[in-house]
Amino acid sequence: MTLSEENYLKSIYSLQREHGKGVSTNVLSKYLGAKPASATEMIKKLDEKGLVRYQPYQGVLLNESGEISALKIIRKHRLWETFLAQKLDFSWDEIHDVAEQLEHIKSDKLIHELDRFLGYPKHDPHGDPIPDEHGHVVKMEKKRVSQLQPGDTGTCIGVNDTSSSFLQFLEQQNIILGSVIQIINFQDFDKSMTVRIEDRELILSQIATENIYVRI
Amino acid sequence: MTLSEENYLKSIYSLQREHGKGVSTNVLSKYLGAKPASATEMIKKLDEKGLVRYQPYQGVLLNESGEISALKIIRKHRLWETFLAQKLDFSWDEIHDVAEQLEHIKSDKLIHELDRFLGYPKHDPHGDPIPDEHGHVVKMEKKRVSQLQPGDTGTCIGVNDTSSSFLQFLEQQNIILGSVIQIINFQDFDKSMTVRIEDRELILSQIATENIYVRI
DNA sequence: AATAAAGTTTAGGCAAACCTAAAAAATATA
DNA sequence: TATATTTTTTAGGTTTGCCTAAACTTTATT
Repeated sequence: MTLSEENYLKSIYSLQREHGKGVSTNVLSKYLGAKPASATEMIKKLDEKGLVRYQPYQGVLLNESGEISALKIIRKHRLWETFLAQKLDFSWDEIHDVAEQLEHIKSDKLIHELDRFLGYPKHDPHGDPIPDEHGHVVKMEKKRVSQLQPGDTGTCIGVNDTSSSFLQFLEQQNIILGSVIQIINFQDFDKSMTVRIEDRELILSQIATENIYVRI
Repeated sequence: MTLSEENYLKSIYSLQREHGKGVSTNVLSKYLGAKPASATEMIKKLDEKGLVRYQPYQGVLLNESGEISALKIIRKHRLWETFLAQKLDFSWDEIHDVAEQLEHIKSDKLIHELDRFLGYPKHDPHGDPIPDEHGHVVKMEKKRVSQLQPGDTGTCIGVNDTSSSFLQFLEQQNIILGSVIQIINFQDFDKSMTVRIEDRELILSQIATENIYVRI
């Protein structure tokens, strides 16, 4: 499988999860920073290879072998992220770009030994679960902060947006994995929330609350 | 720099070291498993970029910026080899192919942190020196076993051929880094050598003696 | 229902790296 | 030195993954 094919599979997997239905070429291409025409082309190729199901104008869906492939790449990505954070002291926002490259290295032994070296971690530094060798993932009951009510409390277990500007923001605010977040109140006019984290209160915008995941 | 450009630079560096003069397109292409025409093309491109000096029919030579680039790739390769051997328990012959992929990952921070994590190693698992951040290497006084005389003794510090068949052979014979090799005698008809390693004697073919490096 | 807007696909190109086959240059041999 | 051999280059293709522009579908609006 080529680097580009791997990136498409991974993107289709994420978008399918996020929106719950077939992924349009428009959405897919935007996500990957390419043009819709390019996405159409690649999707056709993946369909011929039996990795996705595709009908013109109807969007793409991964089929079983495509999903397993996607999960194997995601497994590699998350193990490398764990390595970078745990062993090489990378900060939250520096991890992503490098893991994006490392996930394409081809070697079963490498990933198996890396897993052992890291002590068989269950979650990556963003709180996302690491699939096993066969592509199985434990689905977590996670909610966005935006879905909580005033009075609710949750433990930060991950983020949706992994852009470095967002991750830097979290670092500045000292919001890390495991931070306990309590909702104080909710502003209707701009959908922002006042929350308590550790011993201080701050206001999170709608965009922020939609991009932070918590376990309740 | 593309992956292919990096591989050409690295190859030119090695061949230049080995033969001491300009590298012909023929030799270069054979080394890389490509056709001579492809080498000609790439060399022209590298020349235009100012990384090598090239005149048709005269072979290629790295110029300064090309050599620095090559050494940076070699630094990455050797640091990754060290990581694989030291931390992930890869055996000598399994290392090369994976390091060949890892050396192309682009991130200054990554390689800097990896170096720190490994404790700033001076040599890779094959005994080759690891260039510093600026591309400086300590040149070692090393000889091939084939250059020794009966009675001479050397300490194994590396190999030339890194094919897995050769490395597997060494593993079978229990020849490792640090093994002390003493020359017992030399057969003129086939240029093989009888050597003592630890407490046992064995016969090494000419090909084997030419591919094992020792420090005296 | 007709038209406008948005989304998707097709057609034709481009760059990078490779290839083969033929031409050209350099080197070796008679 | 002339010829044969080897090496190198040139010319013209191929594949992958991207692009733009135009054509075509689908969906939304009037």
